[in-house]
Amino acid sequence: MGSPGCEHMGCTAHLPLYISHSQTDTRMAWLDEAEDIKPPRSMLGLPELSWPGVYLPCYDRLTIDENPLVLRMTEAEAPAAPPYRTLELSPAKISQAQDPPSEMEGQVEERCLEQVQTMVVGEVLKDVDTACKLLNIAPDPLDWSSVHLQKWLLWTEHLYRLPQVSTMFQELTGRDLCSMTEADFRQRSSQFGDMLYAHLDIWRSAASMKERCPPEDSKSAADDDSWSDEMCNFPSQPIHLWQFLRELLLKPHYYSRCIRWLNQEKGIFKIEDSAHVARLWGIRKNRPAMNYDKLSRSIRQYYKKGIIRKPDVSRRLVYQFVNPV
DNA sequence: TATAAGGAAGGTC
DNA sequence: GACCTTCCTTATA
Repeated sequence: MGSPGCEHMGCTAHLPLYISHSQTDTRMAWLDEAEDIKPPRSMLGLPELSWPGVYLPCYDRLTIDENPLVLRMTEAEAPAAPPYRTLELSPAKISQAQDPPSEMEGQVEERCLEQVQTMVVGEVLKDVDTACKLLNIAPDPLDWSSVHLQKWLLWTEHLYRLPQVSTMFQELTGRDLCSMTEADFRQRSSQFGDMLYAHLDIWRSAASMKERCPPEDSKSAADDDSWSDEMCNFPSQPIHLWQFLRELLLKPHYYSRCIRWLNQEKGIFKIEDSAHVARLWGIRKNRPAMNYDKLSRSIRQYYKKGIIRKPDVSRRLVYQFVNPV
């Protein structure tokens, strides 16, 4: 996984980037050089905060030095009309912005681009999978009940540190939401409507891609740990708190601001934002009154069971999995 | 004041 | 019965 430390290493300004499929004209993902992938908050009139957005771990591995293509993608166009800049993932379009490459260079670029596209799509699908597991909801928004939709909205609020937006979409099902236009979203939330619309669009695209992909592909794209596999087979099974915590830990680009590994080999982790983690757990379990006091009590129940313990050197908010993976 | 530890009772599956 | 959730008291940093 990528290092969230980049944001502390003086990475300079970066251009958020959407990737869209020419076939569907659907915004697929945000690429963001320095930290996580995020829509341009400044364009939404927001202060610059950490914004997890859609995490594309592949991007961490694609440094500009190693991948001139990525450099060209990030610099391809000046930001277009707000709120989002979109970019067709079409080799032809990329080429237009450059000096005409040789035929060989063009083929190499095309292959690189296909690889990037495959990785991006795979990572988006994985992240949607993870969120589905954490929330216990279906991947396709069309299948969401109003309860599912509220969970998704609450989760999105906390993930992106938005003010309350879920109240503006009460009594709606996923199908209702999908039938709404971007203007409808903006009408309900002038500040965050388009951001939510784009986020929902990603989920819908992921769902339609899942339908098209054979199961083998989906399987290969899934996390390779046993619990994830188990949850894919039995998505409606109740989740245990330790599983939930581990899943958060395995997605550092989304959740490292609230929980992170101190020593993954030893299974030692630290809860950085106790209230946030408790809130996420509360959303997952439909327990609005969940707080860290209660969550920590549940963690302490694991002491006797030998699942979690305090590390040898006890520190506040630091715990250790007895059997790290 | 926040966190840690653990007892006790109750709810849900 | 397992697995929390809720409430509580006491201790500690």
